Amino acid sequence: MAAHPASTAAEDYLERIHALMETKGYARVSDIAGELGLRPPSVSLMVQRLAKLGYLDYERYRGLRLTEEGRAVARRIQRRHAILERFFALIGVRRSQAEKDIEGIEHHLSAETLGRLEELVDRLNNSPANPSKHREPAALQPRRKPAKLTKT
Amino acid sequence: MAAHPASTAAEDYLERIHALMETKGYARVSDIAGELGLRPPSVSLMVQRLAKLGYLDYERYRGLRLTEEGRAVARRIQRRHAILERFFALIGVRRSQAEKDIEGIEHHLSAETLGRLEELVDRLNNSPANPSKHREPAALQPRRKPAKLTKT
DNA sequence: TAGGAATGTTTACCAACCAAAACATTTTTC
DNA sequence: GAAAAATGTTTTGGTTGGTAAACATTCCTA
Repeated sequence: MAAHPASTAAEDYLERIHALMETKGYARVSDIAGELGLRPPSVSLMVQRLAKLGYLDYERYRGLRLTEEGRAVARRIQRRHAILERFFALIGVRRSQAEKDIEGIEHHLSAETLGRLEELVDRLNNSPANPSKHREPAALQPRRKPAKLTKT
Repeated sequence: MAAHPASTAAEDYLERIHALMETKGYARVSDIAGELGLRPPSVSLMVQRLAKLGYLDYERYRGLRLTEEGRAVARRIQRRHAILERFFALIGVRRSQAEKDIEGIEHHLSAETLGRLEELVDRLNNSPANPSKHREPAALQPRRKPAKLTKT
């Protein structure tokens, strides 16, 4: 049970590291820095902190890898992110703006709220009450999997 | 368009100060500290920072008052907050939890997203988009008379 | 394989915010 | 109109998380 949610910054790192691992198979310090718009020294320090917290295995100069716990946390974060993406698409926020907003809020939403959001998305997607006066239908959005979001 | 606010912390201060002004007619350092769960020294420093930024008039030991710009920013913040409260209530998040979540996310939502949220709330509520404003009666006089700023 | 290029790390520092303790001022009370 | 109480401010210091510059290591290539 990953009791430690870590800071919002730490969550950003874990999220990106996990994404990099999935798409490229590895995550170098400079990759992470590039993704987050930060400088290598910042990443180096945070990586060491995350290692100390048990979220990843780290060897000086040699790279890093998420631990099982780190992966679990990252998956939870990405699930959250996916719910928010679906919600923002549903209500018609432009994708570029949605990304910015989501980045800001994703670390501050409780499980309860996320559950309600998910219900809402599902409900509105299954009802024709979706007004088509707005562009950006949800169908345009995901290059991601439509997300069934099974537990764990 | 005032060159947008300051930090998220600054927005919290402005929001509470404005609310105190409305309900009590004044906002002392200790009042603000109490509302925000902070200590007076923190408030004292931030108040000076906000004064320097032009959001309020401040006189050492004598009190503070929002400037027109400060009031404008605070109103925007509170309107945001109100939209979020209605939205969270609508989707069924318990009020206590909603407050916590809103506190976390309110500083990170764009005008676009807030507009969409407002539309959604109105649509699902099947009610017009104008909240009837009624002011709370100010009561609870302070044991200490609130200092007045020397003119403007 | 030597040495420069690329990458990673350490060091030293900065900025925002918060708080405890010490100090200052104002208000209240006797 | 003191003295005491309440309130406000400054000083000092901690935490987090960022950067530039200097340093270290690894990679790569001539």
